[in-house]
Amino acid sequence: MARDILHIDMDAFYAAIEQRDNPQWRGKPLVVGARPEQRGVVSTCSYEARTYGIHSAMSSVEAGRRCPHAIFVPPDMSRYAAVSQHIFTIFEQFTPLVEPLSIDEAFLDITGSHALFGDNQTMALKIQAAISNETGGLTASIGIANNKFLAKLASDMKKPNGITIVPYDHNAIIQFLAPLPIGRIWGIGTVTRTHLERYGYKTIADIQRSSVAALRPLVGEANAWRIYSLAHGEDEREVITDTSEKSLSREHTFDTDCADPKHLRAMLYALTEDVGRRLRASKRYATTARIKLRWSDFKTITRQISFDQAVSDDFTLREAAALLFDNEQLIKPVRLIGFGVSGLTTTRITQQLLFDNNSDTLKKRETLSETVDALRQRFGSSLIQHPGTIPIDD
DNA sequence: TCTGGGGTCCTAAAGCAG
DNA sequence: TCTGCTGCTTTAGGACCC
Repeated sequence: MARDILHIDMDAFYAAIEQRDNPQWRGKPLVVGARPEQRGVVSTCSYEARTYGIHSAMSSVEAGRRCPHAIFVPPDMSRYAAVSQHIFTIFEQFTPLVEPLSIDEAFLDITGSHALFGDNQTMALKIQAAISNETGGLTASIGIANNKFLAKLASDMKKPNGITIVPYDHNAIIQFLAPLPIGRIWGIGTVTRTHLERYGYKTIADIQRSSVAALRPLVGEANAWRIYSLAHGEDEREVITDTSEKSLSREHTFDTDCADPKHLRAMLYALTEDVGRRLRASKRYATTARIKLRWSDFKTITRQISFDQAVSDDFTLREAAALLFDNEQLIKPVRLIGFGVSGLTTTRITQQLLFDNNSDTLKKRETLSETVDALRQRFGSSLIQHPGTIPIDD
């Protein structure tokens, strides 16, 4: 059945909000991200900054080199999240079928909304107008197609503030896709693109002429099917409204690499507490804990452990983090350390116990952790700390 | 040269059980 | 009892996305 899918992508979202709220920055090259003398990358930049060749994910050092007079501001995620929430309520006025893809983009299935709001083009214009009116002039680019892949591709074609409609006719879709580079296919990043290019695949037309059997040895079974289908404009994925997270994590990159086990452990505990607090705030439990270490040479390792019982208290998470950390030889200075949990559930699944924690102990630990959360919320997070913990902003 | 942070998903290898 | 096979689950790594 033919569907009408919109992909809505806010234009230079963080930078646009900063320019809206700080009129003195309008019309100037603005970079949201790490400062040019810090380790870090560009999160978003204004269109003025893009004329200097600055783009997302570029290291801030490089951005500073390309435009020394650019304004650098750190991201203010809570402010962007509030704007994002507002925009999503606008989307929901047009259809209940909204799938958030990130803080600033979403898929909307508007197949059933035309009687109320008009045809595809009319609806896109109405949504753009509503966003602009209600957010003080922020703009969005919209792609319209009969599936998610094509809609997302289209939203990127006329930026900023554009609307692009992909034809619904199969032959027209094939021709629309044919000249595009293979990297435009969802899931083909630098590694896969370079690999495929070595075998002569440069444009989507090259994949259209190929076969699943030919792609399989290059990219594996699942990828071969997906890439071949997408290259033919076929994408059956539904717009999914329930997108609850499957994992939670927090990581920290040191300004200079750290070889001091005491300091590393203290940072790990701080990260663990942050994850624990978010876990409890969302009223969920985790069955797996994981640490991540990135050495000075950028090589990254992860180590994980599963619990016999889904947990959410700081004590158990800390024990797990410590166990995983102590098992590792610190062979090189550490650039980044992280902690995360997965296997999230809304109920505590009771099975056999790994640590010698019985259910009573666990319950007490949870209650204590929740009490600490409440006190911290009221009096500030620095007031109550586990011994050996340091603030994350070291 | 320089490469953040917070996620998802896939794959290969290892461990385990029948 | 040992070995091989098979299939499932867990773990670790890595590609990718915004």
